[in-house]
Amino acid sequence: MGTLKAVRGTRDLLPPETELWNRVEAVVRGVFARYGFGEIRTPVFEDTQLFARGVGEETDIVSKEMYTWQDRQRSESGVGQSLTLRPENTAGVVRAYIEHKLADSGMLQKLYYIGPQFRRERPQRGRYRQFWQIGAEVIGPAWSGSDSAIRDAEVLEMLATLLDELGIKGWRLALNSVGSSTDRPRYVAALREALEPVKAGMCENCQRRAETNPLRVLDCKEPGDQAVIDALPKIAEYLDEASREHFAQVKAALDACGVAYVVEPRLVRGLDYYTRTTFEFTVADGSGLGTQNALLGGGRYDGLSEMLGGPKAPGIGFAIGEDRLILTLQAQMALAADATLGAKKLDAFIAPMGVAQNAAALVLAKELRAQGLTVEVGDGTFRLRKSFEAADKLAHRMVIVGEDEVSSGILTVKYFEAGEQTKVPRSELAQVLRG
RNA sequence: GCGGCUAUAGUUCAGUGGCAGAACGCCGCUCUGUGGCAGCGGAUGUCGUGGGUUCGAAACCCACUAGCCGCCCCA
Repeated sequence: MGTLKAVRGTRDLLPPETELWNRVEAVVRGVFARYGFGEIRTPVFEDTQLFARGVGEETDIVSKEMYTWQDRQRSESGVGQSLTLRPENTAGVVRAYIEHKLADSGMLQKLYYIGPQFRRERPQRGRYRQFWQIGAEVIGPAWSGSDSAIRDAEVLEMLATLLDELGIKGWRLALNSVGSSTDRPRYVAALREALEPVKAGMCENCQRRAETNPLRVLDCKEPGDQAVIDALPKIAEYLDEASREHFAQVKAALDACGVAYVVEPRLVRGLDYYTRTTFEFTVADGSGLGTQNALLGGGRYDGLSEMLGGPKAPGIGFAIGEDRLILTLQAQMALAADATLGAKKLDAFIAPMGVAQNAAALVLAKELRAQGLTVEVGDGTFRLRKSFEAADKLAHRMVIVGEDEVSSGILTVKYFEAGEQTKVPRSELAQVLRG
């Protein structure tokens, strides 16, 4: 073993890429604020039970992708608590909602988060073991209107606006309803029954899915299986009247807002807590994501709070894969030959001539920075030539601080773009550099 | 977790068994307080790691690690 490296599936984010991350997050926070969301920050690790109960024991996430360990034993209880790095953030948000009795306000809660999540999957482009999600949840007691279709439509309209403001091109919204918490098991049972006589003729994957997770069969892309899949029962036929009406209202509101969507009866989502509306935003091939083309996903979870021992509190939420969002932006920027990926140039580079001028140069830098200018300082041991070379890469202008300048208070400013040079009194320097 | 491809300089890559290479970038000099251009010069390095085959391995073999692609699943 030689030098230490970031562990598999994790990565460092360095400048100037982090600047893009910050820009994205600034846009996100702005949009969320306009829609009335406030930020929540929950712990990165939680009691393992939270995810087992919330996300679902049988899901891939819980059954094989969690980073779980036993905490150090406490003196009296004997066994340490089982803890898990959060694989997603909705369960944590709902846990906090219950714990802090937010339902008692009677108000709709609109909460958003930005933070790392952890899943032990095979890493791939756009899929990391520590990855970042930007998510939001709308949750509240039923009388707050949290189960209304207007909330679903509002969230989807916000996402469309957000992607547009971020400059994501070619996104596509896929929409479906998986029915209420009673519709869904009925449908799964019907699927299982319908698959029993025909599954032998399907691909290997589907034969396995027919046993483990019949809903997944609907996702199969194997051409030979499509005829069989088309003949399977449709989820829409298993929705009760209320769910059907709810879905119709969501679609009508989206139509009214001019948000384009495609109803995909086959869109099923992996987490157990989803009810009624489920959705996914994807980008076209060639947007830098390969087959990991889902930018964000989400849905309604009317029973989650109760599953976690809380009050009845319907909700809807989503999670954006921030890594994938950035990857897409980078690919689309490169495609558009957008040259703004590089670091921004500073307002000024200050070049002390000789070590004796170092302190004076640093004082000048301090003054300029205090006035909001971005400034870098050289070193007096540099020859002037070297200062110029460094300055030209970093900044738009260079300020020379030599003996003459310090004693006279008149500084020499070089403008790289114009190739011109002027003398500026120290009192006017900040103003000149700002221009 | 399964399958495939890949790993050489800071970067992008060439190098099919015989001295470790190119381009870009970097550093120095031409040029002592005036950059970009140009000329000349220099350093690029555990050839991913460990083992094996061979007189000799960056190259062939094995294992491991990591990345990418596909599957699974998902953000």
